[in-house]
Amino acid sequence: MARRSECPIAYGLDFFGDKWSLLIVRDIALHGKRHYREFELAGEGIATNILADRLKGLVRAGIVEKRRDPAHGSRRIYRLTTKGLDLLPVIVEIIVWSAKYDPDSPVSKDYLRRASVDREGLLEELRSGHVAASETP
Amino acid sequence: MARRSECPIAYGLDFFGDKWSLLIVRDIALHGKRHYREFELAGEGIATNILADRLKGLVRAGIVEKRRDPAHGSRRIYRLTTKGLDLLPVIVEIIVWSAKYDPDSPVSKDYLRRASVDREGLLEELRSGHVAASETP
DNA sequence: CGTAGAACTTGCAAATTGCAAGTTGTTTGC
DNA sequence: GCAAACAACTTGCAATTTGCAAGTTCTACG
Repeated sequence: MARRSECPIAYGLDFFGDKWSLLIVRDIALHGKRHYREFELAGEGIATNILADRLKGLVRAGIVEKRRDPAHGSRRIYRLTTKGLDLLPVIVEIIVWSAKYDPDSPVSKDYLRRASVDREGLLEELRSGHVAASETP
Repeated sequence: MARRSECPIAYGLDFFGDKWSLLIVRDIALHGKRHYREFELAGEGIATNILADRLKGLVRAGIVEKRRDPAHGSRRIYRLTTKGLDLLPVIVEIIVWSAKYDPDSPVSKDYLRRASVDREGLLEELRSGHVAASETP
């Protein structure tokens, strides 16, 4: 897929500008999910072929890493790379925006306060424990 | 369109989770564009029916406001509402991410430094002069 | 060896996208 | 004041993408 322009926003959207990719990143980063099955069962009900396609795209983009589960050979483990973890600021800002405008938002006031007052601390906490195996020193 | 889940990220993506909507917001917020024609001619070459559809969606979502141009009655002016301007943090984070990972990124080091060191100042500057007419006091 | 679970793949209908051409409303030029 | 020119869309249709349901493959596990 050739890129559409030089624009950095278009560059990003070419990777995750759809309704599903960032939800997969969310599942890994925020909900600790790692297996195909867990993504399938996530609240939004993604179709299995779309899930496979998006995972393939995220892996190709270097945002997600796929490995064999050492314990169960038939399972695969999906993890965020550093490039994927670096999407956390984007995700947090989407959360902040939605919390402000969604009348039924489930996001707590405390979370929002922290996102504005202790942004770096929040991000650091979200990042912790999420380095992909291939990138560990 | 019924929402997919309670998740704030899914909520946001339901409005701008596609390849074009945020580029329109970018054109207005970062490039000072206001007319249909200007969006059409933007670097990425959006199809005119898709542009009309996305504009309609953004207006319906309350992110963009559409008015008649007082000077030229055949023209319309599109502007960001506060809700749309509040997407700037999301956009800036996408820029920061892309700048880090796009080998051909056109984003300057200075811009990146400012985004991390003087985030609020940068956002305030981007916001200035962009309040939609219907929202001016 | 046979059954089960996990991770996909495939087939096909439905929806969305993209291209090209046409339509409507307004303004400008003579 | 009438015709040509803009600007902002709309429409028709082919191509791509999505979504659903039903398979297939590949390791376990008993």
